[in-house]
Amino acid sequence: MSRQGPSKRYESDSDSDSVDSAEEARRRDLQERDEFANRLKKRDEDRTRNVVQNFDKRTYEEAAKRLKLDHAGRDKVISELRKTSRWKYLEKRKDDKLQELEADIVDDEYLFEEEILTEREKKERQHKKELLQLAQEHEKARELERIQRYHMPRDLGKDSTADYIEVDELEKVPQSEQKKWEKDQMASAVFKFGAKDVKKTDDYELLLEDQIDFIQALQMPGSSEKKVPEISDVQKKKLTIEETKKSLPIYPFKDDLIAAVKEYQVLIIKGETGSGKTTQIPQYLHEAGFTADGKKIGCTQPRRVAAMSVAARVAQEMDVKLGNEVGYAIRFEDCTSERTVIKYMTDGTLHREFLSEPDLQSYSVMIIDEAHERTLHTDILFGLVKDIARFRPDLKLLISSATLDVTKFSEFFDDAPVYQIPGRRFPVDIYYTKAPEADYVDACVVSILQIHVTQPLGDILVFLTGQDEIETCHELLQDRVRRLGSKVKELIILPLYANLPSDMQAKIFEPTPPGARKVILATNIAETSLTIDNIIYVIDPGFAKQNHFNSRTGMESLMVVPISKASANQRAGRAGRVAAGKCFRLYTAWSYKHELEECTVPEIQRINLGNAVLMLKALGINDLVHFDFLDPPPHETLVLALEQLYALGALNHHGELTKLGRRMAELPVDPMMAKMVLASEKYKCSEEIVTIGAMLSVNGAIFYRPKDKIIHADTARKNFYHMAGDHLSLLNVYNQWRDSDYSLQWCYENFIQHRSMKRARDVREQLVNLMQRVEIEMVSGIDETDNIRKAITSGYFYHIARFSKGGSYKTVKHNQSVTIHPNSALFETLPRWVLYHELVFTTKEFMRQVIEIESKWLLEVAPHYYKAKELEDSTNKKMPKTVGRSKMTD
DNA sequence: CCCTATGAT
Repeated sequence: MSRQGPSKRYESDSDSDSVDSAEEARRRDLQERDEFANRLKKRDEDRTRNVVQNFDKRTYEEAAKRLKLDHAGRDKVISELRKTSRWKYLEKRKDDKLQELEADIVDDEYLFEEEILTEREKKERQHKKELLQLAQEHEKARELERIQRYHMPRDLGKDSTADYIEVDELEKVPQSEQKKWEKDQMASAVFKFGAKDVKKTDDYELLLEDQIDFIQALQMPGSSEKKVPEISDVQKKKLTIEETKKSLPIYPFKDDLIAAVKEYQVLIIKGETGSGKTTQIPQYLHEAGFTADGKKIGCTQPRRVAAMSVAARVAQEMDVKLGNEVGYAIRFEDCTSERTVIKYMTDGTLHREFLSEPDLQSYSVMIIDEAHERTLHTDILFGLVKDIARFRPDLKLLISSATLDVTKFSEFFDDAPVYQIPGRRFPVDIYYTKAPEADYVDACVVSILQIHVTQPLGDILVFLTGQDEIETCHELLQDRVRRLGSKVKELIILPLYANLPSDMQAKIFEPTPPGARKVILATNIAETSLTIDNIIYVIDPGFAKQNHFNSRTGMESLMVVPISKASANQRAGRAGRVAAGKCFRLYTAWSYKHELEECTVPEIQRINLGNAVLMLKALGINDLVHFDFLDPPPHETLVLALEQLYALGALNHHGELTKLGRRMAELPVDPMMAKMVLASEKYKCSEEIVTIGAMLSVNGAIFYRPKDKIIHADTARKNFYHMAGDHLSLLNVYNQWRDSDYSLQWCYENFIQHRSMKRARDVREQLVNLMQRVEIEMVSGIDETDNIRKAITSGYFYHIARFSKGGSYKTVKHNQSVTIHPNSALFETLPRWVLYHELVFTTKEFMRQVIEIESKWLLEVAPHYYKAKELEDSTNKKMPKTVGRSKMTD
C-alpha cells in the first residue's frame, strides 16, 4: 500500500498542474484508451471467429434441433407456459451464466498470458474451468433424464458419516453420548411423512399422493443442551440482569479473554450466535480499563437495527441512559455524546468516519462484528484497519466471525490468534430429498402440507427467492388448504420480503393462536436480517437472488443462483433457536456436498466499485491495485471505476484526487450522481436535482404493485409520467407528495410506497445539508426542464444511447444493443438520444430510468469526452452503417 | 411488454 502517514494525507493537492503537461497527458491518455478499445474489439472478433470454428458440427445440429423443439412447444402452450415460465426463466438464467463464464475464460486467456499471472490468478482460472466443466456435465446428465447420478447417502457407514456432519472443529470433539444419539437417529434414516402415525382420510390421500421422500443424513448438533426440551419449557423464567449476564456462554471466558486482548494486538473471535459476544465483550473491556484514558471502544455491525438494539441492550445492562456512556451511530442518526465510551455503529458509518479521522485516534479498541458476512464495507475496513494497526500499536483489533473460515482472517491479520467461544443452539435434524426436485415452488407447497399434517405444532419458515415467487406459492398453498377444509388445523400463511409494507411485515411477530400453525414465506431477509421466534421447521429450496456486475459491459444482472453451504447452514440454524428443529432441504445430499460452493462470493467481487474507489482515493490511498484486500476485486472492475472517475474529473491523469473529486467524496452517493448534484448549481436547479437524486437512491422501490391490483397501480403510475422522461416523473411524485404534506393517505391512493418516500426525504435532507458543507447554493425556480436534464447529463454522460432501429438502442460507449424498459415513460416515444440511469439484464438488456436529451448537450457538458464527429446523426444523412460504431473503428 | 434479493453512507 502506498500511503503516507496519516497527517499528510490531505496535503497533496494536485490541481495546480501546468496547462501544457495536462494537455500532453490528456493526449496520451486518449491514445491509450483508443489502443485499449481496439484491443477489446479485436478480441471480440477473434472470439466470435473461434466460437464458430470450434463448434462441433454435430453438437450444433443437436442443439439446433433441441432449440427448435423448444420453440415449437412454446408456441403450442402459451397459456400453460405462463405457469411454468418461472422454471424456464431459471433455465435461461443458467444458460446465460454458463455462456458468461465461458466468455470470461476465453477473455482471460486472450488478454493475459499464462506467464504473467500470479499463483492466485492461475488458480482462479483453473477453478473457473473446472466449474464450467462441472456445469456442462450436469447439463448432459439432465438431458439423459437419469437420476442415478445422484448418490444416495444410504450406504453411509459409520466412518463416512463424518463427511456429512457440518459442525465446526470445536464441536467435533468425540462425545460418546452424542455419537450414540446420532446413531439412533440414523437408524430411522428414511423419513417418510404420513406413513404410519397419521390415520389417513380421503383428503389426506389426495394430499399425500405426491409426497416427497426425505432422507435424514445428518444432524447439526446443538451446542449446550443435550436434552431436547419441549417448547413450553423454553419460556424462560425471569432472570435479573446480573443472572442473565452470568448465564451467557461467554461468561466463563471473561478473564481469559481480557488477558488475551492485553497480550495480542489483533484477535480473531470465533463464536456462534447467542454466545453474547456482541453485548458482553465491550463491557468486559470497559471494566478492564480500556476506556480509562478517554478513548472509546467501537463495534461495527452490518445492519442499522442491530446497532441500535444492541446499544439499547448494553445501556440497559450497564444501567445508563442510551446516548450517554453507551451510544450508537447510524446514517441519519447519531445517538452519542462526549461521554460515550462504548459506541456501536454500522460498518458504513465507520467507513465514512475514516474521512474525518483517518487514524481512529479516539478509539482504543475496534471490534468488527459479523465479519463472516463479508459486506463491502467490512471488507474495505479490514484493509484500512490492518494498515492503521501498524503505526498505532496501542490500538486493539477484534475481528469477530461465525464461520469455519476463521483461518483466512487469521492469515490476513499476520497469523493473529483465534479465540473460540461456544454458542448456544438447539440441535437441528437435516433432511434431504431422495431425488432432485424440478419445481421447487410446488415442492415447497407439498412439504409444507406434509409437515402440517404429520408433524407436531411449531411454525414453518420457507426460503424463496423473490416477491413474485412468494405470491405464487401463497396462492397455491391457500388453494390446497381450502380444499382440505376443516379437517386440518388452521394454517396461517404470511409473506415476508423487504418491500412489503411494514404493517404486513409486523404480522410475523404476532403470536400464533393456540392449535394453529404459522407458515412464513420469506426471502433472504429472514436469513440474517430478521429473526423470528418459534420457528421449528425450515424448508430450504437452496436458491437466492444475487446481483452481479459485469465490468465489461457495465451491466448489472440479478440472477437466481444456488446458495452456498455457509448460507444453507445459516438457514438451517434458524430452526434451532428456541427448541430442537428440523430443516428440509429440497435438494439431494450429493448436491449439497458436491455442487454448493463453500462460501458466498464476497460482495466486493460482485458489484460496481465506483463509490468505494472514490472513498479510498479520498483517504489518500493511490495505489488501489496493491491495496491489501482480503479478497481482491476483479482487476477490470477497479480499472473501470478509475476510468469513470477520471472522465468525471474526480481524478487527474496521475490518478490523484482533484478538488472536484474531494467534494464528490463528501456526498454519500455514487460518483456519477455526486457529479450531477454538484453540477446542478451551474444550471440553477439544485433543489430539483437533489430531489431526483434522493428518489433514484431508494432503488426503484417507489411504486407499489400488488398482484391483485396491477391495473390500478399502473394507471396510477402513469399519472405521474413526464414527457421528458422518468427522472422528471420521479420529481413529480416527490413534489406532489410534499404538497400533500407528506401524507400517508396520499401514498395509499397513488400506490406509492410510503416507506420509500420517507427514506427519499431523509436522503434529500442529508444531501441538502452536505451541499451547504461543500458550499453549494441551493437554487431553483425554472419551469422548463432543459437545465435539469443538462445537469443530469453532466453526471451521466457515460450513460448515453442512440436510437438505432426496431425500437432498439445502441449505447455510445460499448455499441451494445439495449432497449427502454416497459415501465418507462418513454417506452412508446422512442426519442433519438436518451440518457439512462442504469442498465440491467433481466429478460433483455434494459435501460431503467430514462430521459430524452439533445446530443449537443454532450459537447457542452463533457467536451473532453465527446467529439462532434461521433455525435452526427446517422439517420438524417445517408451514411455507411459503420458510423454507428463510433470511435471504436475510426 | 415488465418479473427489483438484501444491506448501507
